[in-house]
Amino acid sequence: MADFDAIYQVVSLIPSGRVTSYGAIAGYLGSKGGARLVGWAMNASHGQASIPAHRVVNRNGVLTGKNFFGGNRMQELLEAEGLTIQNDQIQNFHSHFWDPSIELL
DNA sequence: GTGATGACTTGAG
DNA sequence: CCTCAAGCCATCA
Repeated sequence: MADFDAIYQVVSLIPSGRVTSYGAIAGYLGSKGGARLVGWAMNASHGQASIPAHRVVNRNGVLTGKNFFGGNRMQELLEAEGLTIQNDQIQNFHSHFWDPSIELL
């Protein structure tokens, strides 16, 4: 569970209007070779309001877990952050991408 | 302990 | 960017 805590920290450090990918977090932590674990952590943090899981998407910039958020909740949150979502996918995703291993340093 | 599942990633075509 | 296939790790049955 300690791994999940590290993921929670990184996700909670994501600035507003920014998004990151599971692989970026997994790569930053490096300890676990699986981006799936990040997704698992998100699933565990599902009830944590302090965890902006809506800012975490897959490498394609697609809101993979929007279904888990309960409808368009995730998209609405991201749009509220100033992002543009279309077809469950973040537009200009690369510009909004936030890499912990680079931005967090 | 084994097998199956999952909010994923990467490489090749 | 799309599709197919293989890999990785933790959790659950």
